[in-house]
Amino acid sequence: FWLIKSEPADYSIAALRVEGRTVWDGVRNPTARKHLRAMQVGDQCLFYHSSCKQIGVVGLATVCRAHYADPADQAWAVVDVEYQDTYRQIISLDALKQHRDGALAGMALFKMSRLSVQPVS
DNA sequence: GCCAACGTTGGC
DNA sequence: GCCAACGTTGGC
Repeated sequence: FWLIKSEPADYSIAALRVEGRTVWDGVRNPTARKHLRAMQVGDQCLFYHSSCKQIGVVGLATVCRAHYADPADQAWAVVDVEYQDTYRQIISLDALKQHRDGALAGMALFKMSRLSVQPVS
């Protein structure tokens, strides 16, 4: 599993639902790029809304095309993701934090909060 | 190679 | 709007 972040004002799970699939572009962080390059077709991605009123995991997407060079800048990578599901209730950051010292100890979201593409075990 | 300055992310 | 975290830049 992976966790991919987006500001819903920029691109939301609702937008992905309408589009069906999209190019996950604009990632400009070397660590995030490393994760994009490790993604395999079929991998599941928790879709996370950041910088908004309801922060948290709002749904699920899957990788439908493995990484390739970002057409806008060859130095960076993109993948294509496909809409899977919108959760009836979001898994809020607050709820996730309740397991910070338990089941979710070591989750990248807590250690590297700014990382926009991260692995989830 | 170090580190100060600065920019961005993202929660609050 | 503030600020902590952290990545990048550039002088030395």
